[in-house]
Amino acid sequence: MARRATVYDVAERAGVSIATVSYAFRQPDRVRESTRERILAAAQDLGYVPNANARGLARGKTNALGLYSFDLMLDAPQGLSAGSRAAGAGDDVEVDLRAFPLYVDEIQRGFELECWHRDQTLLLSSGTGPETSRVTDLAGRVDGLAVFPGPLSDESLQFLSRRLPILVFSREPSDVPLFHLGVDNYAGMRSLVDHLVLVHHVRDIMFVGALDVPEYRQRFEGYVSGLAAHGIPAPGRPLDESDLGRADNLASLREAVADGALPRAVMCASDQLALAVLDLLEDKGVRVPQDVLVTGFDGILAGRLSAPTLTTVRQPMEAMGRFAAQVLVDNGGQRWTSPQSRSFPVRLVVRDSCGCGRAGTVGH
Amino acid sequence: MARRATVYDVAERAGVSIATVSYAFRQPDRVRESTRERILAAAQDLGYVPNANARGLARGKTNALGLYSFDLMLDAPQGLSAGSRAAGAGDDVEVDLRAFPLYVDEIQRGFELECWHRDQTLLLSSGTGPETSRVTDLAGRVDGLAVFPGPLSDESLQFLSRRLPILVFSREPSDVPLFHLGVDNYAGMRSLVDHLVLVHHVRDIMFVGALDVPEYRQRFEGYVSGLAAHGIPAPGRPLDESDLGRADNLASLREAVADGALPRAVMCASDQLALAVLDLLEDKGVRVPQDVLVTGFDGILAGRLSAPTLTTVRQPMEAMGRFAAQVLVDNGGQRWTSPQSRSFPVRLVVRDSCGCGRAGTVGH
DNA sequence: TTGTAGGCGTTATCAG
DNA sequence: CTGATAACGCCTACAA
Repeated sequence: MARRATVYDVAERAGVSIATVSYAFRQPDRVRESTRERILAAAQDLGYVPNANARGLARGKTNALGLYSFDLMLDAPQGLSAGSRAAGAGDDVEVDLRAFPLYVDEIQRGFELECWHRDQTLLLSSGTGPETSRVTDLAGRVDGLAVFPGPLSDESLQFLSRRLPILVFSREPSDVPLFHLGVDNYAGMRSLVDHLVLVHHVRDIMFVGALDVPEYRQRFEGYVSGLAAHGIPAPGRPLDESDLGRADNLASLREAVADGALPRAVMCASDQLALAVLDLLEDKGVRVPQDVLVTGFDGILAGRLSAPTLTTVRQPMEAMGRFAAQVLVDNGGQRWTSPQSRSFPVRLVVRDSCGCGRAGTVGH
Repeated sequence: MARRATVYDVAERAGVSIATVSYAFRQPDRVRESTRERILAAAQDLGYVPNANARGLARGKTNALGLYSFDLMLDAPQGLSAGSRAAGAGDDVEVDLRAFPLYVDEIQRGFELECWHRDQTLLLSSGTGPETSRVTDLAGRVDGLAVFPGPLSDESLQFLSRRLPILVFSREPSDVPLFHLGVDNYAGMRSLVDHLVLVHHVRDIMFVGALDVPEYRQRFEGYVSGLAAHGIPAPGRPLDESDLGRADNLASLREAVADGALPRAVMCASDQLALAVLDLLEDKGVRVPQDVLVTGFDGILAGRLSAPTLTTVRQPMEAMGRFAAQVLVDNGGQRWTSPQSRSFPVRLVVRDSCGCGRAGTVGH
């Protein structure tokens, strides 16, 4: 079977040089019309498709952006991967809310949209741990890279940032020349606390979430200072430091339930965590919001559909995804020389899990 | 700011030739340990990240697969794109079921999973119409390409198939050397018809869907032959030939409603169409399933959450996505010389919209 | 074990 | 308007 057609083949068939073939495609009006037509015809006959990688090599830019994320489901056993996310499980299985677009997905959607508008090819890749081979591969193919930090070490990102512009979602500013794109976790959490305290007159509030995730730590700090602002002594540590995907999932919380040591309200570091908490409480026969109030953070879709619906703080995820792609494109492959950052505002979304019944949105 | 580090830089710093640098990365044990360490150290110091595109050029394969799909929302106005898919709209807006993973998304998920397992980078791109520039660009970057045919012309696909292996989802076999991956639309539709006729004793059944979509046409044919098998005269044409995203959306159906000319049952060419039909009927005050039965096709998640839940035929979407990536990888960049095809089985999923109440799954 | 050199498919510079 | 020709960054026989 014939080799793939290249500029050489087209040039030969059209009786011109390879340079002219290239021009015919990239700068059409620099070529005489008759010549151009001859070339295009030859290309058509030969089934010529330009090799975009060679092009990238020659031009020094690929016109592509990468998005690297984490996906705990990747190496999960069949059933989990299929059932949890894509609803592949049997129809008799209860619908798992986590099958809906998650935080990452909503940002990704925005990223995709912007790539489309800016005519960038999108390369997707993901990993499950701190291993670095996949993200490095990605970095070697694109002009700019957006990353959900997760388990990736700072060193890894720093290393890659020497090669191309890198934007990280949701990470606290550092001295590494990355673009840090996040939200005001602190203010978001405080608005939630204010709501619980002022509207629901609750003062016995605990936090659930791991502190080794920078975002979560900021939220914890917002929680602490929020309580303080109301003269409430703040617990020095979360009630439970679980994070999704960990083995000891919500063990401490489970214990608190067993001991009848639940606070009046539980503020979770993320919506996904909050949904897990709702599941757990329901499972234990604890009623939300009657027995305990629960809040989340992020504003993912699933929180609108849970029972009860989830009071939370919403991040403008699609806008953030778009912004990320924009920044990367605008930077045209040039890495940053100093750390950049941008914070998006969040807004309080009051639903049922805090005891508000069918209330509307409260601006903030 | 310094240029990106290349093999040359690393070689110089380590005092070796570029070949040795390459070996150190690709065939480590072909290089003496001390040399290798020196090279790796130099690479580390310089922030060297291999250029995967150059690599692909040199090796003749990129280790990447492409997935091209359609996305009507891409060029939709802001609000639509955000609201309909990513739930970016205000919280007071009713949740749009179409915000959940669609047919395409569920297949994509499978494709992603398999890419991950086979260590392939995934390139994503999409378009809104028959324009060919984006898919061509994609084709110029990868070793294999999976495509949702949609508005792409046969000629376009045929052309691209001269360069690399191409797999199309859901398209009827042709004489073009593509891999056709689909499901047994015919049998699926017949099982639905059988259910309506034998279980619900309905004989006045109409079809809704465009016939210029090959998949839909096959489903229509299954519908016709299904009726015939029960001695029911089959209408020569659908009640409505709308397809999603068209201007005249469901105009004929709307008319039928106005004229009181609705049949006892409406079989839709796809779940998404069926959901639109449910919306329309509800809007007009027509009750489902009391006044009219409705069925879909595909088995997307949203059909489990609609009111009423949707009776349909489910395709093994994730499995199909995985299979697609497998086939493409296994073919190692070699295009097919003759048309290939593979059909996946479907299964009847009985829910409420056909009048079955809270029934379980009926195997088939 | 390591170096030399040619090639992968395009683009871009510089003549003509 | 068109043609040589040198990059682009890496891989890989083939030699040494």
